[in-house]
Amino acid sequence: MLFQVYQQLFDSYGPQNWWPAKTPFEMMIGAILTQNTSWTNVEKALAQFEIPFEPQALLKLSNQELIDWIRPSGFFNQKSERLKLLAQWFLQYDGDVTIIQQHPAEDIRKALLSLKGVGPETADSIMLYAFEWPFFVVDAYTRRIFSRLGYPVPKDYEAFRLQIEADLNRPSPSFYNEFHALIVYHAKEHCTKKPKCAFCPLTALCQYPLQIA
DNA sequence: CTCCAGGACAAGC
DNA sequence: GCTTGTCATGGA
Repeated sequence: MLFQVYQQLFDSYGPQNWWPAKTPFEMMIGAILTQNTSWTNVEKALAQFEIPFEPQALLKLSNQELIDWIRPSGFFNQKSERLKLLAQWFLQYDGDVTIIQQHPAEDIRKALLSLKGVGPETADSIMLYAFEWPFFVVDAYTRRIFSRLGYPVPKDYEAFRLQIEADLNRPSPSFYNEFHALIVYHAKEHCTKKPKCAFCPLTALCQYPLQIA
């Protein structure tokens, strides 16, 4: 059933080319900045950076300078701290994804989760989009879309993720990459909080429009 | 004006 | 254990 959803979304919207970032560390910055924040505001923040998107460069900034650059993305006090913690952690691996990839994925995930400000969604998005490991990223959009489809949605993040991954049984990173990106696009396009069910490509699979009539 | 956006955390029960 | 308040900006 989930793979059908994926197929329908891909046929409707096409490849999404995620994550929109020039370096792995820019992706990680975006993952922090987009926490409970619209991507347009994150783009405004990223556009103000006058340094390369690398951990060494970010750590050289004063707190005030970093805060001023990320201000449009909101929560700038906590996010500036979180960015520096993440940069320090990444530097332990020389800011090099190929070194990260030599470690067991579960170890790296636990390390990410131990950082203040990195919860399960942020960790998994980094695991997938920066390190290219096959983790399904659960977000609020996933919960909304899947529950409207009638798919069981556990409250617990980890239980939900593992259920989806077991259900899909399709462990390629590029698949998870595309699926999550399509979910985000679809949530903005049709499956908004106030649903726009007219012409929704998932109508045949979704029980939500049936409930309206 | 209110509500929302690609969450995480700590305090309170 | 689970629920609630907090963090902040910009756009609809």
